[in-house]
Amino acid sequence: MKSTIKDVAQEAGVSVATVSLVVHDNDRISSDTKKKVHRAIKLLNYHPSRSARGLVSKKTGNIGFILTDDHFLRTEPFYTRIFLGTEFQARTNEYYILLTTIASDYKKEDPLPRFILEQNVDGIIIAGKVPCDLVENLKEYNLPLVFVDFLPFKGQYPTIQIDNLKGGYIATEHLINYGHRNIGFIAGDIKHPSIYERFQGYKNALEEIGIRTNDKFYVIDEDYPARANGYEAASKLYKRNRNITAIFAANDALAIGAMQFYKDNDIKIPDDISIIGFDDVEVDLLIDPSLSTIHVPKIELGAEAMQLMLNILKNNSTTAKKILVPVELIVRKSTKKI
Amino acid sequence: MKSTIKDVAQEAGVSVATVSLVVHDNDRISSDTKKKVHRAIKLLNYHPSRSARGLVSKKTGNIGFILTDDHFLRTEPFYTRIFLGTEFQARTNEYYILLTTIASDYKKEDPLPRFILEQNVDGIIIAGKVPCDLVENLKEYNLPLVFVDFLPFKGQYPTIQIDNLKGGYIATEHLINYGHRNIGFIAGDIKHPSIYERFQGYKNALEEIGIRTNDKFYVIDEDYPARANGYEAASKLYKRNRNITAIFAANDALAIGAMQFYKDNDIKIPDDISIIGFDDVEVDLLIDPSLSTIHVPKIELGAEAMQLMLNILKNNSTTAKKILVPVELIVRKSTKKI
DNA sequence: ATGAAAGCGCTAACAT
DNA sequence: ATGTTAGCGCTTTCAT
Repeated sequence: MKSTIKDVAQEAGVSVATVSLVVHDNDRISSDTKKKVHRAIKLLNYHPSRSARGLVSKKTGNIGFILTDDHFLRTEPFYTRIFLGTEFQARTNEYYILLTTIASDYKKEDPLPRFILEQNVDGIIIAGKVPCDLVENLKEYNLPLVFVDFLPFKGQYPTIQIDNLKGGYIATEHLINYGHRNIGFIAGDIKHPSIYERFQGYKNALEEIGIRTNDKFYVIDEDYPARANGYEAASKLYKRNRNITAIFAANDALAIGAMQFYKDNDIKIPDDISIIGFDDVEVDLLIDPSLSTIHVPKIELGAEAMQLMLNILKNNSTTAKKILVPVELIVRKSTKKI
Repeated sequence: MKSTIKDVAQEAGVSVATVSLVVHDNDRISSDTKKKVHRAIKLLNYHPSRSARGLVSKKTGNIGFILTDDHFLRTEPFYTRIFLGTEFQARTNEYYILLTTIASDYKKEDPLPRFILEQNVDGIIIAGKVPCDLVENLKEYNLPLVFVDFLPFKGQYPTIQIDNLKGGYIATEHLINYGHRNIGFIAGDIKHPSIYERFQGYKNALEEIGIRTNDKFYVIDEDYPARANGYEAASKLYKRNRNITAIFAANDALAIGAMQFYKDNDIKIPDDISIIGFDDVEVDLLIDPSLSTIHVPKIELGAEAMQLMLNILKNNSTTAKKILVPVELIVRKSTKKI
């Protein structure tokens, strides 16, 4: 059933070397033999074996995709969408993605993903925040690395970033334009560079109109950006400061959690408080009121990462490049003019 | 940097064959040499190359995962969750998943996924409804096939199925228990075996209490189970029959679309009409009112499929097996006693 | 323009 | 109990 390069060579009456050259469209081969060989290939339904090819060429045609456990499991399909974008872009370029997760508390002495050890990938895309130890361990294998929505050690690696600073800015600006002056901010994991940038964007927008914020306006000590933490953060903020008329949540999950807190406490959205999120996850449109947010093109983020990887693989260029993916304000019903 | 089996052999002072046997934990090797070899392996950080291994053993350590374009792209993360389950189960068993999509209108003459042609997978998991032509083409490669949430040509292939019949039954039973007698049904793609089974479950439950339904109670000619179609179906049903007090939607996306129609037409849920869905997707809890539904364990579905594949790969048994995954009634706020 | 042949890293049959 | 050796299917010099 399965035919090999030998079968093709025989069928076409040439050597295996010639077949190989034809398959790679080498131009030292006369168009006549090319035709012959192509006929044989078609006739025998020949396709080069990945393993054999990989063994000699050291190219596997696979790209590894790494994210942490908790990102993999979080309910909002954020990183999953990024993965899908990567996968899509890979497929149209004849690559496959090997997905794996690592522990969020990965340590220096932990083993690397198997696909690296077994030399089963040509490059690695890392999505979201990962422990530095992982990056350290990865270094020795000098495989091309591309980061998405995270950048360890500023500037050393090619990366696809969300324009978080601008996102934070326009979210806050939107609230300001709606007449709000006492604007709160809630976040999980403020040490995450992306979150920190959103925070900066928030501060910048406020400072521009001469408002200096302080601790009374933020809750940024939640450890993880999930709904329960949003609920908790809104609760803390409410106890801390009753003057707030609008909230910017560092992501939609937090925003949704916060909304739940307000509902439970009979605080009306958007009449009593406006709220805007970040990410634009699927559910925003379905909740009531629908959530104003900053749209992040997740599929594109993943696709861009893969494209960057392809470029690196092709040009063998390792010059770190940073691509900023633009965000967009989406106004829905959770924010209101006062 | 990268060490080969040769390096290990040299380091341990044995032959490569011995190293290979040790790696495969063959018991013809004395525990003494095993120790020596293991030391060398550790020292050199040796890991067998996938490509080399695959070339000779014909085992790639990869499983292909196929679904159609439209399933891949649909907004509700249903098949995505199944994929994640498969992926998880694969990983804990030292396999990787290669994901790919095929056109929903795949034809006999279309090429098969590249991972099959290039002999880069040991088996294939197929999720959701796929064209028969694909299955036909796949046959010739006699790779182990496992289906999830779909079974072509009844009984010929191992498959993981949702207990749709029971799901349809208990959904309808729930409405009956709540006092409803005029119960409508909406579906997309009634030719899909799973959907058809849900429909049967619905009919069974009604017949058991002596209610015979007819065309006036269903809209099953929508071509695809998406929200827009749910909206449309609800609209059609409303025009057709004003006596209906409860709706069973063949999946949540349709239910959500239907809810939107009722909202737009000022029909209150659950006061004027009760509605129950099927699947239990993420958003059900967040919409207002929260959607009663039949819970489908999606991650488990995928994990079970992979487990079945592993069993087949291990035992080389190809006896078709059908595993029914149980479903569960989830009562939320969209259904009400009358 | 094409072919011969070495070798990629591993497994497994066969020797010893 | 361990070693020798022949491939697996391909790419890639190096010859011709």
